[in-house]
Amino acid sequence: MSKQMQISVPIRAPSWVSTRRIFQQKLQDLHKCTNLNHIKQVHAQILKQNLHQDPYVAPKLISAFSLSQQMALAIYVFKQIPDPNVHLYNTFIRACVQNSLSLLAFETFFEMQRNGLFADNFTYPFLLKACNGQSWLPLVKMIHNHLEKYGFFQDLFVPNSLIDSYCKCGLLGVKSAMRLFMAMDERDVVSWNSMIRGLLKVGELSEARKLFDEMPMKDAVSWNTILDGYVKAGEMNKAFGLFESMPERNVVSWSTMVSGYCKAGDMEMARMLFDRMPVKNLVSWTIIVSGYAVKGLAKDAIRSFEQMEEAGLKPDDGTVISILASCAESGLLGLGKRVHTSIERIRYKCSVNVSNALIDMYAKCGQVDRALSVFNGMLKKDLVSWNCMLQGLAMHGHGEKALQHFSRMRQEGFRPDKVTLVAVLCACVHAGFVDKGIQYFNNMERDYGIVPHIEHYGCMVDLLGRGGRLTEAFRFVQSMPLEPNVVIWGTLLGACRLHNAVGLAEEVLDYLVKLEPSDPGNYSLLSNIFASVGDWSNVANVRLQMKNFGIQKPSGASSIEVDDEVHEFTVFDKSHPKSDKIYRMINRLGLDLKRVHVVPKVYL
DNA sequence: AGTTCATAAT
Repeated sequence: MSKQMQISVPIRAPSWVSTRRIFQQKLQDLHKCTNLNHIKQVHAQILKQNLHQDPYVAPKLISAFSLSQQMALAIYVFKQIPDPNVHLYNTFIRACVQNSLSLLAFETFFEMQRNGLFADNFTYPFLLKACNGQSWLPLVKMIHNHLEKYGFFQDLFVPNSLIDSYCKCGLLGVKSAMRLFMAMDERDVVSWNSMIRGLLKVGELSEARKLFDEMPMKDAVSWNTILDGYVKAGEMNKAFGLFESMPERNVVSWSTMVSGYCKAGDMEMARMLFDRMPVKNLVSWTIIVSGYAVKGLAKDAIRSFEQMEEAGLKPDDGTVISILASCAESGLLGLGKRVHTSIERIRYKCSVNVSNALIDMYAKCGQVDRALSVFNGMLKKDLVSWNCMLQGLAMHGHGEKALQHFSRMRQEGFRPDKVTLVAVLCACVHAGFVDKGIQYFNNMERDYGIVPHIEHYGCMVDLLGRGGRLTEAFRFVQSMPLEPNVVIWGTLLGACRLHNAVGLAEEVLDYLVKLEPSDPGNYSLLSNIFASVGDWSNVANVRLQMKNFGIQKPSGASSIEVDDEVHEFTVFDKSHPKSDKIYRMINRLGLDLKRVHVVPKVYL
């Protein structure tokens, strides 16, 4: 540096102090801003001014990117900071949790510790949230230890959150929660409620009831929690008794009861309670619409949905997703479309989750093209979107297309999860790509780091079985590292029926009956196998065996939706007013099929 | 920079 140069530069505050003041206004509300373009603009200006490492600026940017679900950019901003302080770490951990990057949240936490920084009372609640839905019992325990060690236990909020997080980790977690709960010298109503909820989650209804009776102070949540316990256990009579004896009933109490009757299939009772509700909210309407939808009562479901809109309620994401899921379950395309148009009227574009629900609904209702058009119209897709679409293609036998979809998905940088691989294997099953499927299965751990789950083994049994490689399938089941379940044996039995493998079928049924002795479906399958090879004496034997066990076969029914009405029919059903015409049509179809040498099989 | 528990849910 020359002497002249030093002299010519006047002494003043570093340039960023003044430019920062200019940004102050812009940054004020940036962390609440959802307009991505605006954030990106500000980001560009900040980079230009070299302010991106400023301890005031960086957290605002990270929060803003996190809120508009741009974690890639948030990570980019965070990584450019050489020595983040605790505040910055907290901001970034919160961003990870908000975007369900739980693993990254913990990695960041450990990095923070390696850098010699201590987590504070802001960090731990975020970390607990990251554990939600992950069943990370050891990590919850670790957080528990830290909180105790550093004396963060003054506020009841801390142990209460711990109880809740513990209870989300299954039976062992609930036990830990109980130990903590017992050791607490002060408890508030939330502590009790959380503990009761936890016990109910692992099916300990009587334990929960004991605790409920012991409670010194019960609020509306306590009553509703235990009420839901009885409802979930299917004990509607006890639930109703409790409901009647409640000191006060709010929307949640009423909705819980309505949902219980819907699940029990008692739509009359559900509707009666629903009509008597003093206040109805979005959740209550969702429950009744879904209730009708799951039962296939398309007309009632659509009417209720319209009533909801007439009442001035606008369905939100939860409502829409829940109703669409019910449509997918029972194939109510009519209601699904109705909901779709309603969303398009209200919103300019759907959220990712809503679009995913739409894809799933269209695919499950057999409308792969519509599913594809929703999928292609999405600006931002997540793993669930790709998985739903993949499943839809696979389910309807578009094996080739599904595998193309799978490779496109990897090209766009998505990491396949276990659901993806089930769909891929399913695609191979339905397209008859036996060897390709075996290859995917054998390499899934190496290529994608996914250890095969029971579902993947099920796909393999289906793949080999349908492909006619029955002995191979049987040997595969016997050599599985996991205990074969009902689905596995059932799949194999189905394959036996497909290929009339009577001997193997009997062997498989032995295993199946051991696991599920009273399931009529198993016997029907075997009886059908005997029937298909003309072994009528054995058909009679199986029927007799069923009778001895007191098992009745429910007649399987098919259904078809015409003009928003679902028609259900069974074998030899003559109950329809136009039954004559229908059977004349069936006979004609049978003749047409014979002409092209297709012989339909008739099962009992 | 932020709080916990109850009804629908991809």
